[in-house]
Amino acid sequence: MTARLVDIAAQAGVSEATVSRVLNGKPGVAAATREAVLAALDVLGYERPVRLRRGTSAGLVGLITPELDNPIFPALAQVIGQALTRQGYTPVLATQTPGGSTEDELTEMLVDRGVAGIIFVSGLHADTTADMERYAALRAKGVPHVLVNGFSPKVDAPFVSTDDRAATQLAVRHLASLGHTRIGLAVGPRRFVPVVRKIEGFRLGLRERLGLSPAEADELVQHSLYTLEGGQAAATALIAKGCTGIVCASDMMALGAVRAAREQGLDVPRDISVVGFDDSPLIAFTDPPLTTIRQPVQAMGQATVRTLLEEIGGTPAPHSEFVFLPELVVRGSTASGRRGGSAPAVEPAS
Amino acid sequence: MTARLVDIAAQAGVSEATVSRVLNGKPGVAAATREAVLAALDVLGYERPVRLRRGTSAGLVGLITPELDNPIFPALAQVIGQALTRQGYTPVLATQTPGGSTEDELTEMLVDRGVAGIIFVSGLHADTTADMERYAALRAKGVPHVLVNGFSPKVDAPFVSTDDRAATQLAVRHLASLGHTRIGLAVGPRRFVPVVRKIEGFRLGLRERLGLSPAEADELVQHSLYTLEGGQAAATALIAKGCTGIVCASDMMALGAVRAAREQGLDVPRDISVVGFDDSPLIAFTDPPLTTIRQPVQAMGQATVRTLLEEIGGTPAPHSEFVFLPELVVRGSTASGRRGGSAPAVEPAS
DNA sequence: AAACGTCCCGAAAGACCTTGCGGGAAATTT
DNA sequence: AAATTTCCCGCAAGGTCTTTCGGGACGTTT
Repeated sequence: MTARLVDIAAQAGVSEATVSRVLNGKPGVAAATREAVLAALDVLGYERPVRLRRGTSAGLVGLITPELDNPIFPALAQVIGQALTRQGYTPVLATQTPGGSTEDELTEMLVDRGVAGIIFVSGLHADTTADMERYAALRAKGVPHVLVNGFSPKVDAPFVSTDDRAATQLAVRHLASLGHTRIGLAVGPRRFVPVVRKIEGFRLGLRERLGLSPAEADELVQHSLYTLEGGQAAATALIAKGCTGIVCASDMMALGAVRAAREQGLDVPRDISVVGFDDSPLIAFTDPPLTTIRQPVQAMGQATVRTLLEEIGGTPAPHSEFVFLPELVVRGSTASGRRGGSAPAVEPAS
Repeated sequence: MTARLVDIAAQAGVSEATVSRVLNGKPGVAAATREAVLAALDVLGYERPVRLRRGTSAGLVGLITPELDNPIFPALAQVIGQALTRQGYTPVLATQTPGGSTEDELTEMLVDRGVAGIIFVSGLHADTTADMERYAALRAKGVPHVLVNGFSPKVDAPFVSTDDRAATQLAVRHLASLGHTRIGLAVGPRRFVPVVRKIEGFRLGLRERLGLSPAEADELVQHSLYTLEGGQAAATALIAKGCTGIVCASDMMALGAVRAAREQGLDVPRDISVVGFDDSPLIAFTDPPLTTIRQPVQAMGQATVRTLLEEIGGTPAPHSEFVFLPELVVRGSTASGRRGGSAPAVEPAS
């Protein structure tokens, strides 16, 4: 038994017409009367129609991320959420879960719920083996979207990314300047765009500083998972190959690398230098404080929102990739490498 | 120019009445006809009412958290999200933003979007000064909800909380066993339920181990913000009062406390022992590795989801508070306190 | 094969909301 | 203080959606 306009009118002591005007935000109602009607509304528990709310919230924007375990994702979500809120939009975060919601399901759900736009962070657009038709379909449905940290020429949408090539190049240069001559790269599966880009930057750096060929560089690339354990495994392999400097594709992996080194009785940074990627929150407080490549999260988040809003507003910027330059943050996990280039004499712990 | 029922009826080749029935999920429409109407709906861009969303997922569940900066919230969100996914529900995370979305706005948005239930984490139910009517209203609307880490006897809903009393008591016992005789507590604003509970546990611990009166204990409580900077400020004050052991209400605050100690040239744990709260991810990797009180996030998340599902399913458990016992995780930020109880002789760094 | 029942859908009436118009009160001007 | 203007609000005539009712199509039973 839902309340009707008549009931509200009676409660507020006005006519039906006035109530209707208030509910639709029409002019011609005195502020006091409007207040009275709104009060009566709440008294009777009347559900305000969406139109009335349009003033307060311009709409919903979906944000799809792969997980929340890596602190970079909550950090980005926070920045993007704040930027959206400032523009009057309400952010809704949907996280993929292994064995559960896929990106497509979440997208469909958000579209069904009438979102004004969607932001994909490290989604299937970053997977070179994925079908990019889904984004074309989304576009056909008229749902604006922006893709973060990934790229595919097949997709007609704006991209926002960190310059992964520059990132690894920066890391390699840093380690080389410290005297490291054997530098390894620990990254995720090869099918991801940021991974191949990081490898490119890695090759560039090794060629530039150590004169290694791409093939020689590839010997020093270890693929693994983006997790702590993944970093640990990759680092163990790289250390076995004699690396004294390890560049990791995420801070989580870097922590895993530190653990791997310690497990073998090696000290970071004395014996092994580790460079992370992301500069996640809290990462400055680790032991040792992690040297890492900072993604400009703030700038990227704001650019993403601005771009999406332009898409929504119908004044789309050119659909290119906005590339953000990362920054090397030197802290305590990197130090002078042993000269001479020989692998440290270690007997594995276990 | 919004599409009318007539238009849709024309597009679908049926009568207005049938369209109305479809839109309201009324019976008496053949499946094929229903499909046709829905198709016509999409063609004309008519926004479907939430009620008849495509039913691949059992439904949406909203999750409202205050922020994402403190890693405990993403961690909880991850656990709850996974548990929901396993049950066929889709989690949607909505985060409050300062100056933006309030809890009420987010709640309303989620209800409008037709969520099957809502989980509030550290929301207004934890604020003793907040009006609890909102939860009664939600209940009246038939939206099941579960409230995490907070409590109010005025609210008729299930609660899931960490035992804050036990937590601080545990921390105080630990520090006292290490020989600390001057122990401080750094917590958030007094109006929050977990804060008053932590203070109660703190008093209990100080009375039990050091024979202090509640009034004496209150002297050693410092209110601040839940952030790193808040912890730093509170710890600075507590150190000035001669405390050698500091119990913090979050890991972020504990990191702030460590920073405060170092700023004054003190070493953690040699001069000052710090105990955190949450056992957030990554916190084991800090320098020093933080001794902390672990919230049983996994168990709480699962219990929360189970309880919510029972509410949704119509077989509500008794609306009491499910209290989870926290666990002391001893790592490297606590050590023997100096005997004698005198404040350390320090000259402040700056 | 006829009779019956069930299911679906449209016509039309009714319920509900919106809006153009005019009256009247308060504020402002003369 | 009267005249004028402005602003609000209710009346009532629309417009839009919902629901009741009856008829027709199809399948089932006898």
